[in-house]
Amino acid sequence: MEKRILEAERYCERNGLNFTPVRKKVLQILLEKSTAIGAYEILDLLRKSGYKNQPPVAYRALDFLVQNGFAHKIEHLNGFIGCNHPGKKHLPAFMICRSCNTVAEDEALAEKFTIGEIASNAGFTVENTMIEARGLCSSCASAE
Amino acid sequence: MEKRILEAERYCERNGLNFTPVRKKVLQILLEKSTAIGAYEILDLLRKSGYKNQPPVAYRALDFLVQNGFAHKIEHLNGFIGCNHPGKKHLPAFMICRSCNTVAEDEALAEKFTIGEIASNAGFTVENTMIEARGLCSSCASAE
DNA sequence: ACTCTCCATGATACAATATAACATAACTGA
DNA sequence: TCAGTTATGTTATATTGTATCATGGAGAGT
Repeated sequence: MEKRILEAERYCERNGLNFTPVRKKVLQILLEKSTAIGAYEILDLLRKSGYKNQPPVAYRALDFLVQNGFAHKIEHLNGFIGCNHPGKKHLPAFMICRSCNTVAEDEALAEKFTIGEIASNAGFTVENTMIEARGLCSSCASAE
Repeated sequence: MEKRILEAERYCERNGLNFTPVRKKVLQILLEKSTAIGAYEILDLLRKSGYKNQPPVAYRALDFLVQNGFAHKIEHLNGFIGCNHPGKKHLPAFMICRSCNTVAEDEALAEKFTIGEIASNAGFTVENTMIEARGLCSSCASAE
C-alpha cells in the first residue's frame, strides 16, 4: 500500500502533476479500505489528521484523484475507491457487494467478456448490472 | 407513446400491480423526454398538473417504476428515464451525451458485445464507461 | 356491517451529497 | 516586478434523497 502511494508520487512527478499533501492523504484513506468511502467520511478522517474539513477540500482532492486515474467514483454508492491501475487508461468494471459493501475492481473482465459473462464471474452473484457510457451522440458530434 | 402507457397499464393489470394516477403521470413525464429527468424536475411537473409535490411523492412513484421495469435511474445524472423494455428482465446499457444529455438505451449491445465493442458503437463517441454490478460477494454469499 | 390488514398517499422535517463564489497564497515565467 | 496559473481557505447554499408518523381507501374474513 505504501508502495502504491510511492508509485502515485512518481507518476505525478513524471507527468507534472502536483501531488499535494491533501491529495496524498485522501489517496491513503482510499487505499486503506476495500469499500467505497463517501466524501463526508473522508472529510471526517481529514479533520482527525489535522487537515481542513470543508466539503470542497475533499471534493477537490477527489476530483484530482479521479481525473488522474488514482480513484474511481462508485455512482451507486456516492462513494469513492482507490484504483488498482493508476495512470493507465482502462475500462473498469466494479462488483459491489450489497451486504458488506466491498467493491472489487476488475479491469480484464471489461475488455474480454460480454456483460452477460461478467455477470456470472468471480464467485460474485450479480443481481443487477448497470452500464453507463458518457460521450457525444452523433448529432452533437457533427454540430461541434 | 400513448401506446406505451397502455402497455404499462395492461402489464400492471396482469401482474396485480397498482398503476395509480401519480405513477402513471410520472411515467408519462418520463416517456415524453429522451433525456434523464431529476426527481425535483418531476415534482415541478407534477405540481403543474395538480398533483401533490413533496419529494416523497416523486421518489415513491419512481421507485415503483424502476422496481417494475418501467424506468431506469441514470446514476451519472441522478436522473431517470422511461424504459424501452418494460416488464422484461434485461441488461441495459446507456449512452449519455454530455452535450445534449440525451440518453439512449441499448439492450442488445449489453448481451452480445464486450464493453470495448460497445464503446465504439452506434455513432456514439464514448469518452468514459462505467460498469457497476451489484450483488453478493462470495464470502457474504456463503455467510448467508 | 365490522374491523383488520395492506397498500398507497399526505405531510413535516431533516439527512446526505455536492457546488458556487470569492478570497488568499504560493509559484513561475516573461 | 508583474501577470498568469494552480492550489487552498472560507462561507454560504444548492441539490438530492429519507425517516417518520398520520390519513385514507379497498378487499378479506368473520
